[in-house]
Amino acid sequence: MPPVTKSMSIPIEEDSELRRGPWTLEEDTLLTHYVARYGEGRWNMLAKCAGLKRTGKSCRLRWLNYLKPDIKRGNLTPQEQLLILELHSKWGNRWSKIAQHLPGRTDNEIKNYWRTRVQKQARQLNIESNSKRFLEAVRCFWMPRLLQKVEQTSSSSSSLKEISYQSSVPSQLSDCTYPSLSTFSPLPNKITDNSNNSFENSSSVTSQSLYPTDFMNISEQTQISQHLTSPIVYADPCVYNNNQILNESYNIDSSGYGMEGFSLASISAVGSYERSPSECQMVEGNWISNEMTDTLWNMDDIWQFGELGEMSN
DNA sequence: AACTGTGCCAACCGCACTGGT
DNA sequence: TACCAGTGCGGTTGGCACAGT
Repeated sequence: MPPVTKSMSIPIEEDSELRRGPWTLEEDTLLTHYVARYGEGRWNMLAKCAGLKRTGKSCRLRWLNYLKPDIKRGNLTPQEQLLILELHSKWGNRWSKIAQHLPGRTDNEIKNYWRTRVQKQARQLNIESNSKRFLEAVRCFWMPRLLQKVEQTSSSSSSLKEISYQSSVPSQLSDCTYPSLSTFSPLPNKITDNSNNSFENSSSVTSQSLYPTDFMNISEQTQISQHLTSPIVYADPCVYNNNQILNESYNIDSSGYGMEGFSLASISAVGSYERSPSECQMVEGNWISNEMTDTLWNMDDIWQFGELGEMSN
């Protein structure tokens, strides 16, 4: 049974007797009981019959976002984050549609993730989150790192393999080979002993206290900055991790992240993938500043607590 | 210890859509 | 066809938890 609410305050009573605010355990129990007995739908009727002083909409929302048995808790996995980035590039803010491809995740959760994590990065870069520049940043920095995490976790976490993704996008990556990411040295992290923590119970720990923030040294950042600020950016392969060079192969277009061929099936098969360096060119030229690369290299949100624990083992 | 700023997320709101009458 | 209730969806907000000072 999920926790009822973080709030201990008494929900506000409306003049019309309709309750608002956080749900109580009694309300949750009542709603769960009635949905189990009568099924979903007819929410207004259900609210009345159950004696819930809530609107039908409120009942539906509570059920779909919190009480439904198959709701998955905890941080989004790298696979899920990748899929969100991919699908958002295709469909935009179609949260419910995106959520359909992430079993157990709600549109609300995905929407919150996008607003709190992804858009935060855009703000820090002073660019629009839906601009081409930001898309390029995501494509060349964020997603490769996610890919690295995916490979690490796919080889060490069986729970990740249980997820059945249904990306409708035909994979183009099968034509490519990736340099094995497993040869990359693990990123140092500040966590020395959290091996007792699992994915499932990691939600109680904030990312801020656990994500590494300074895993790159000055020379590495300088190297990347020099690379990124050179003319005709990305005529060379993108610098990817520490002193490694990654040959990415996302095709750039104006409609998204160039991830049309990026399905979870291909993600799970990361390990042999290469691309032509010319395919990773910045359309708009020299736009990534040192400040931007620093910010992007601090996209620590992608590091999951549970995986860090594994990495420290 | 107290205060402040920030991140996060559950819940609400308004609008659009759909199906029944 | 028009109206209405129910439902779905995306945007927004309130407030708790936590980190930093």
